[in-house]
Amino acid sequence: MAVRADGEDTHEKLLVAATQVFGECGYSQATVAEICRIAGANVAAVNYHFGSKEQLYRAVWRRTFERARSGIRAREQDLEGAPPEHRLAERIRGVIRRIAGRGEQPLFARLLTRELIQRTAIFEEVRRETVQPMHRMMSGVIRDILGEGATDQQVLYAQMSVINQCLGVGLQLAQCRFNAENTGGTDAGGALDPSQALAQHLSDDDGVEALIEHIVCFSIAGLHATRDRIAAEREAGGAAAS
Amino acid sequence: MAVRADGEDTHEKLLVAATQVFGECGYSQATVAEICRIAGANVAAVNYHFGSKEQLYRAVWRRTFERARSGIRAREQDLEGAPPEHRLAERIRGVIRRIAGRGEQPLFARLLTRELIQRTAIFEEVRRETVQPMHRMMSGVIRDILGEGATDQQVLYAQMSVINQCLGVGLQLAQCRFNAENTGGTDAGGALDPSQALAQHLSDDDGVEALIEHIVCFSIAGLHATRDRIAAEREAGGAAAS
DNA sequence: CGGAAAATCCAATGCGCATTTGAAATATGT
DNA sequence: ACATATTTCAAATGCGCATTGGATTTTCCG
Repeated sequence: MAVRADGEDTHEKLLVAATQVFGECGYSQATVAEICRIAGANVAAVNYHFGSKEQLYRAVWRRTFERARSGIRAREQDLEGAPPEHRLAERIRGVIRRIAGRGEQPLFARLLTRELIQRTAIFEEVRRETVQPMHRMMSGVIRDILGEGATDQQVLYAQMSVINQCLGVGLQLAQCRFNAENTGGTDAGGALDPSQALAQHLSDDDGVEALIEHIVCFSIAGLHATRDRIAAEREAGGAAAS
Repeated sequence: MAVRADGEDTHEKLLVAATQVFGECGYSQATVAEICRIAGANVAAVNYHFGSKEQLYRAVWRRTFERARSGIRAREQDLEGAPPEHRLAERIRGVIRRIAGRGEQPLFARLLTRELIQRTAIFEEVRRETVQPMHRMMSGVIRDILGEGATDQQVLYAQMSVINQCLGVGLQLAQCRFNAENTGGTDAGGALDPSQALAQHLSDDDGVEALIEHIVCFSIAGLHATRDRIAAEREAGGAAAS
């Protein structure tokens, strides 16, 4: 008896607020007080609902990632038999649109990049069930483009080239939006700041779409060049061996 | 009278230790106590020599950056009249070798990337005198490759594609080395971890050189494709306008 | 209604860490 | 050797923040 429904409300509100604050400040700099303030809850709420700040972080990871992945899976099935270049392009578009979108979604990229810089012990536990499946999906597409002859090393390097472009963009985008919110428009002396210029270009959807097409074009050309280089090396190596 | 020389020693030792710790942990998570421990100095040393943790951070930035830039300038002059692809390739090689090197140098990349994720107020002050000149140098080369017709936006996007690859690699490299030091070799369950695989490939200089050549090839192909796309668009746009 | 479980709240508690203080030690010029 | 400026040191101060305890309110069900 007495299963109250209002607890679920603040449970959810805390998760939303925590996703925002963890994404903006990182795990260690995020404060429980700030999260609770945004969620409109008492400071003790986090420990009541999740046990600790650490377990709240775990919950945020699982929730945010689950949302990101379900969107990807849906797109994935539409492109079953398409050429790998198409599938990669579609995936890049999806990733960046999600990163560039408003709301909670872009925070996933920040969360992830923070962990790439400095992993928390917590992340190690959730990595296997969250990031790894995405990583393997991407590896498959890259390998299809590079061809059967590519070594694991070559696939990995190529994958990094693509992913780092996407994550880097996500970072800079989040950064310049954060600046835009916290500085009242006319930011003196920032005219030459690349991130200021970037903010201008990415403030509207056209800029984002232009960026997406740039990255798609750049990446596919890079992958094709890599594929050709591998083939050339292989041929030279085979000729030398025979 | 009484200008003691031993103060300079610990001053320098503190800077070295601080570069390491700030690079590994970030500004806010780095502790003064840890820096002093590594420097073999008393906890009060930081405040005595630099006034505060914040000012120590400033000093670290200036020192680290100055070292990085002097190396770049030297290379730059050797390539005065070379084609921009050569100059870019040389610069990428320099950046990644520096990032992949041992010692203090790779920490610059981590310091920088941390600031890209979340700028400290301190960084805004040193940005102008440190990062901006490097950024403009790179812009020039990219513009030379893309051709006169490229807009500022297109140059900026292309530059991000190249830089993000380099910085991303630096992060992952630093990360997996950090892991290698803190885990005693046999890391159970890490066989499928991409960063573990990466660590293996990058543990020797051959792996690093292979990575460098990959990024050079990938980037230049990407830039050429971008250049061609710009030309095609321009032609289509010009034809439609005339 | 009434009572019990669930959830919220406020006021501690305790810890980690930057910074300060004032005393002790050490180098340097005369 | 001495006096003085400089540097080191150990202990203390103070602050921010996660976590807890216990009182209080709110919701739900018989």
